[in-house]
Amino acid sequence: MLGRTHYAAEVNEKIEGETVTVAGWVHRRRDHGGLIFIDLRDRSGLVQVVAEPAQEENFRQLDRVRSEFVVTVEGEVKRRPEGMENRELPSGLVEIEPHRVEVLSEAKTPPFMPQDAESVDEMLRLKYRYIDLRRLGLLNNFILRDRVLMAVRRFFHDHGFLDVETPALARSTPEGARDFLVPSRLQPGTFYALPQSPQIFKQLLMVSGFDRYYQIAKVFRDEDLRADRQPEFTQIDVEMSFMTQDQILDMMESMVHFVFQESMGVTLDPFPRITWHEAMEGYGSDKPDLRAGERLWNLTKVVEAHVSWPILREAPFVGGVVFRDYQPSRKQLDIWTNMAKDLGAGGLIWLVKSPGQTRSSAGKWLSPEEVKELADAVELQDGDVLLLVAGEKYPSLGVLGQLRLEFARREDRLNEGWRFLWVTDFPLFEWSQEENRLVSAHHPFTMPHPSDIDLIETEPLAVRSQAYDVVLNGTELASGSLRIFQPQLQSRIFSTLGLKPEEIEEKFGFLIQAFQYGAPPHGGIAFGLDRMVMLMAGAKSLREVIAFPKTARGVDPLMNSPSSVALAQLEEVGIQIKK
RNA sequence: GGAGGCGUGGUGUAGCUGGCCUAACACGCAUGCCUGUCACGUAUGAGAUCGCGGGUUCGAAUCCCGUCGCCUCCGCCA
Repeated sequence: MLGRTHYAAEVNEKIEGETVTVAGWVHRRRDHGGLIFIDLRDRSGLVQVVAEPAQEENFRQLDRVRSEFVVTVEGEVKRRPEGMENRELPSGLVEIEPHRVEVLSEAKTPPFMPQDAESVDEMLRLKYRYIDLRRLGLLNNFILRDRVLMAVRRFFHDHGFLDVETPALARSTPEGARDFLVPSRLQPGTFYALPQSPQIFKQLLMVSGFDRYYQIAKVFRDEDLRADRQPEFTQIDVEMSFMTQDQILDMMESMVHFVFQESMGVTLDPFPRITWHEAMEGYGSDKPDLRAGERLWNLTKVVEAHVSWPILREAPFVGGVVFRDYQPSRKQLDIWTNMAKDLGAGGLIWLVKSPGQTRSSAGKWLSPEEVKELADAVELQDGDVLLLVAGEKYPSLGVLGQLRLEFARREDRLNEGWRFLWVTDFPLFEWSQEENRLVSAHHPFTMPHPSDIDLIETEPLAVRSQAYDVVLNGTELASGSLRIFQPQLQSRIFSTLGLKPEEIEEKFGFLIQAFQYGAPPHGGIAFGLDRMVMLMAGAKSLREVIAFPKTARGVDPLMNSPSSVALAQLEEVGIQIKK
C-alpha cells in the first residue's frame, strides 16, 4: 500500500511539481469518456485527480471506481489549466496527475450519500452512522468538541486541578433521576448503579485533601429523552475546597471564558449574576434567555393603586410582558390568549397602544384612565402591546416568561450573541406534588444559605441554598453548589427530606461518617459538555455532537441496543424476566 | 404517561376532497456516448404491492379503526 504523504486540503499550488500520495474516499466521479475526474475526500476536504486514456492502467482504475470506494493516489501536483480553477476548494488551483492508483476497498452503493445526509431520515443516518459521520459538517462538530476538551484540560491542569477517575459501577442512591442498574454476578440479587454524577466520590476526594478535582465524566440518567437530553452524556465535573462561592464562580467563569477564547476565538463579556428570585420575577424562568427582550413587569401594586375591576384587583399577583413595536391582528391576539390559557393562565388581557388610543380586551371593565395607568406603568409606546396575566405569582410568571420567549422566537427577535449569566440562591427544597413530600431542588448535599439554616425544620420552602447555575441563551449549562461538610447539618437535611434514620444510615452512613474525620468546606459544579458543544456548534440536537447517540426511545439503531441476552447470562446474575 | 407532526422505489418529495395511479418528479444506481469537469452533460433502462394489520367500498396510497417506528413538546430529568 502507498503511504499517505498529504491530506487532500494540503495539496495546493505551493507544492506544485511535487509527487504526493493522498488517500481517502471517492467523493464524486465525473466521467467525460476520454477524461475522468475524481474528487478524493479525506478528513481535511477534497482534492481533484484527473486521468486521461493515455495513462492506461490508472485510467482503467479510475474508470472502475464508484462513490465511496477507498483509494490511494500517488501523483504529481499540477497547476490546473487557465480558467479551470475551483476557488471553492483549498486545493482548487491544482490537481493530481496520477502515477499510481490503488483501489483499497470497493463500496456498495451507500443508502445515502454523505453529502446528502443532512436531509435524510435520522433513523437511517443512525443505522449507518459511520457514513453519516463522513460528512464534513458533522465532523466539524467533533473537531470543535476536541478543541473544547483540550482547552478545558489545559485550564484545569494549569490551575492545579487533578483529573481523578471515579467508578462507573457505583451504588443506587435515593433522590434524583432514575438509575441505570447493573446486576452483580458475584453478589447475586444486588445491583450496581451507573452514576448520575460523581457527586459523592468527588466530595470524598475533598475529605481526602485532594483540594482541586476535575473529571471529564460519563454519567447516566434513565429518564425520557429530548433533543437536549441523552441517557448517557458527558460532564465537566469539578470540586474544590476552601473556596467561597464567589471564588468558585470567578474560577469557573474564567474557565468558560478561556474555553470560548481558545476553541472559537470568542471573547465573552463578564456573566451577570442574579438570584433565583430575580430570575423568576424578571423572566419567569430559572434559566432566562437574555436574548429575548426586556424583563417582565410586576403590576400588582399598580393594580392595587388604580384599578377597581375585581378580576385584577383581587388576584394575588398581576404581571405583564411587553411586546415592543408589534402590530398584531385580532387573530394573533387570540392566539396569544389561547397560548396563555394552554400554559395554565386563567386568561389573558391585552392592551394595544396606537396614536390617540389604547385598546384593550378588557375595555368593558377597565376605564380609559385605568388602561392609561397600566400602559404608563410599563412605558407603553405607540405600536407596543402589553399582555397581562393575573393569578398565583409563580405560575403567572411562568406563563409570562413563556410568552416572552415565544414572542421572540416567532417574531425572530432573538438577538445574536452569547448571553451567559449566573443564577444563584436557588431554593433548597421544592414540594413534589407527585410524591407529596419535600425534595431537594439541587441535591441533598447542598449547603443552605447561612442566614436561613434555622428555617430548615420550620419553613423549609423558604430556605435558600448556596447553589448556582450557569445559563447560556436560555439553556442550563452547568449547575453547582457549596456542599454541606458538617455531619449534623447533613443529617438534618436528610431527615427534613423524610429519610428515616435507618435509611440515612444505610444509604449515606459512609458519607456522614467520612465527614466526621475532618471534612473541609468545599463546593463545585458540573457542566454539560455535550450541551455546551451543541450550542457552540449551533446544532439543534445533542445527536449532532455525540458520535453514536440514541433515539428518543433510547435505542441505538446501529448496534441494535438495548438487546435481549442469553438465558445463561441472566441466570449467572440471578435474574428472571417477568412475562 | 399525554399532545402534535411524519411514514410512498436506495434517498428526498408530489399525489392523500376514493376511480383519470398500470403511482409522478429530482437525486442516486446500471449501460452507452462525450478530452476540462467540479451538483459535468446527454441518451436509454432497472427499481415501489405506498410502515404493518384489519375494516368500509364495485374499487383504497387516498376514508375509518388498531398497531409499530421516527421527530418535537409536556410530564419526568436532585
